[in-house]
Amino acid sequence: MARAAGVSQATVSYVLNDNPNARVSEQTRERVREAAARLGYVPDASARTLRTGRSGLVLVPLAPARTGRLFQDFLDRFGDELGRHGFTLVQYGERHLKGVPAAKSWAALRPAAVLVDVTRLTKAAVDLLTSSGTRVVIGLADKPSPLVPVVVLDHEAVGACAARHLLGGGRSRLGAVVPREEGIDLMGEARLRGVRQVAPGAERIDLAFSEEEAARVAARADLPEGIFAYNDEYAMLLISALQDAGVRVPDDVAVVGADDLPIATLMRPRLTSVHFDPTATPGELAALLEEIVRGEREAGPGAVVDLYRPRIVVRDSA
Amino acid sequence: MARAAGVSQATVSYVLNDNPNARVSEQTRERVREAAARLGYVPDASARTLRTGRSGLVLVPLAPARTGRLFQDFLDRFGDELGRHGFTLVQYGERHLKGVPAAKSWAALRPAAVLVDVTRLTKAAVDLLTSSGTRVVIGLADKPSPLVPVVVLDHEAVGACAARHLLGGGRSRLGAVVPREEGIDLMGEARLRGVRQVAPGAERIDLAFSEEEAARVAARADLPEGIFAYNDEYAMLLISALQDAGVRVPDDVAVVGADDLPIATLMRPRLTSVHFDPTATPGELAALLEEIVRGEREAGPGAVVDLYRPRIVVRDSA
DNA sequence: ACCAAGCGGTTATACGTATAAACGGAGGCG
DNA sequence: CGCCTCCGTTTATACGTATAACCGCTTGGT
Repeated sequence: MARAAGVSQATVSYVLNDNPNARVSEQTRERVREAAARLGYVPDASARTLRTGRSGLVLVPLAPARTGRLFQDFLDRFGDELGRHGFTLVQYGERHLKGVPAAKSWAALRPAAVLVDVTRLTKAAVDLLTSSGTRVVIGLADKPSPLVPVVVLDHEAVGACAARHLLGGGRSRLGAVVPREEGIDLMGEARLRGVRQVAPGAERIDLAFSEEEAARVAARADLPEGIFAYNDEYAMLLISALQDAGVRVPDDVAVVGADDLPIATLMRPRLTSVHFDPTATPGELAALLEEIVRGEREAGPGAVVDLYRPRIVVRDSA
Repeated sequence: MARAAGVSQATVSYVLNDNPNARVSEQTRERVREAAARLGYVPDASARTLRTGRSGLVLVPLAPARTGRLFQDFLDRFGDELGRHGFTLVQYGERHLKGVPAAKSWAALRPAAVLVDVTRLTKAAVDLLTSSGTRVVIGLADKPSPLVPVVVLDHEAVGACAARHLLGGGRSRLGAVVPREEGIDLMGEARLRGVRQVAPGAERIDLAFSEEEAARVAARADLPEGIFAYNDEYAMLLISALQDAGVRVPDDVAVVGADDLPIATLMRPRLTSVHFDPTATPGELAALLEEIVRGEREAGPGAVVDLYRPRIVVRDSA
C-alpha cells in the first residue's frame, strides 16, 4: 500500500487518520487517498488494536433469557449510540460460560467495556477483565450490585406499578404469577416482590405455560380479586382459562399483563398492561460509558442506570 | 510472561498452544502453565489474528427485520455449533450500512465468514470481502442469489404449505395477507407468491397492524373462503376482527397463521399455524462453513441451504 | 553569512503472537 | 576420537499499525 502510493508507510498512516500534528502536503495526501481507493484498502482492526492497546469494542455476551424483543430494541439503539461515540457494539456468543472462564474469553478481545448479566460475574472475573485493560464492566441486574455498576431492569418497580393500579381500582386481595420457566423465573420473583411492596399480603401463584395448569388455577374457589400475570403472554393464558371456567374478567378478577404487546389489544377484554420505554436510556448509557472510558468520570459498584421505565396502560382487563 | 516463567517467549507459545511438532520437556511445560495461571495470562486475540491472518470470527451483521425470536433461536444454536468448530459468532451492529461501506466495516475485522442479508450486498462488496481474506460470504434471502450462496428462509414454501392445507380442507377461493409494515413486507410478498403457486387466483390482502384496518377487511361482503394471514399475530388480529363482524371462523372463513406461537393455542378457535423447525440447520450450516473455510469444498453462487422447514400444525381455525 | 525555525517527509520501534531456523549439549556409531 | 542425530530451547522474523524521533531542505531574521 505504501509502495503503491510511492510514499513511506508512516505517511500513509498520517493521511488516512487525518493526524492533526503531522504535516503532509495536500498533493501527497491526494496521492495516498487515490491509491487507497484504487487498491480497496481496508485497515486491519487487529493490527490497530495491537498497536493502540484499545479495541473500541463494547462486548455484550448475552444470556439466553435476555434476548427478548424489548431488550433487542434496546441493543439496537445502544449500538447506534455507541457508534456515534466511536465504539462498536458486539454481541458475542459464549452463552454458557460464567465467571473466570467467561472473563478470559471476553478479555481476549481487549474490549473497552463489557455489558453482561451480573449473575455471570464473580469478583475474580471482574478483576481479570479490569487488569487486562477493560475499563468498564457493567452488569445487568434487577438491583444494585456490590461488584460493579449495573443497568437495572427494575422488575420490582414493574410489579409495584401493576399492584398500585389494581389497588387503585378497588381490588384489595392481590396475586402475582411467577412463571415456572427456566430463565425468567427470577424476574418473576422480583416482580412478585414489587407487588408485595405495595400489597404486602399478595399471593404467589406459580404457573407453567400450559392450558392445563392455567385451568387448574382458574378453577380455584378463592381467587384473588386482582392478578398481575407477569407478562402479556401469561395474562392471555390466564384470562383464556378464567373465561373457560366462567369467571368474568375484569368483573370477578382483574388481570394486568406486562410488555404491552401489539396483540394485547386483541384480547377481549382488551389487556391492561405495564408498558416499558427503553428508548431514552441507550443514549444516556453510551454517553456515560464514554466518560468513564475517557477517565473523566469514575463509576464504582452501587451506581445504577434504570433501563426500563414502567408505566401502566389502562384498557379493559383491569 | 516469558520472563515470569524463566523461559523464552517462543517456548511459552509452544506450550500454551500444545503445538504438536514442538518438543518441550514436561517440567518446562509445567513451569509455563503455572506462571500463566499465576499471572492470569490471557492471550491477545488481535495479536494472534495479526500473526495468523485469520480471526476465526463469523460475522452476522443483522438487519432489523431479522431479529425475530425464531431467528434469534437459530443464531444461538448456530453460535454454539460454530464454537465447536473453533469459530466465534459475532453479532455486529452497523445495521444502516449497505454495499461497499458496510463491507469495509466488516472486512476490518478480517472475519472468516460473513452471514448477511443478501439485499445489503453488491458485487463490489463481495469482491472487497473475499479479497481481504474472508473465505465465505453467505446471504440470507428468500431465493437463490447470483452473487453468493444463500441460506434461504423459503417464504414461498411457507405460503404454499398454508395454501395446500386450505385447499385440502375444501376451500377454493383463497386470500393471503401482505403486511404493510417496514421490514417484513417483502417476506409477505414472497409468502403470497407461494400461495399462488398452489392456488393461482389467490387474492392479495394488504393489511397494516391495526384494528381499524382489520375491521375494514372483515366487513367486506366477498371474503375469501380461506385466508393465510402471514403470521400468527396477523392471524389473531384478523380473527378478532372477523368475530367482531359476526363472521364465523372457521365455518365462514378459515384462517391459517405462521410461527406457531405458544399463545396460538389460546385463541378460540385455536389457531392452525405453519410451524418452523430451525433446530437441525445450525449444525449442518456450521459444518458446511468449516469445510469451505478449510478449502475442502467449493460453494459458489446458486448454492442453497434451506433454513426453515415449514410444516402445518392443524388446530381449529382452518 | 550564519543560525534557528519551519516544512515535508522518512526511519525506527513497539505492540503480542506464531513459527522457521539456528544452536548447544548429550549420546550413539564407526 | 570425530561425526551424525536427536532433543530441548533460544533467536530471529513477520504480521499491520501508530507515533516518536530524526533528517535534509528552504526560508527568514539578525
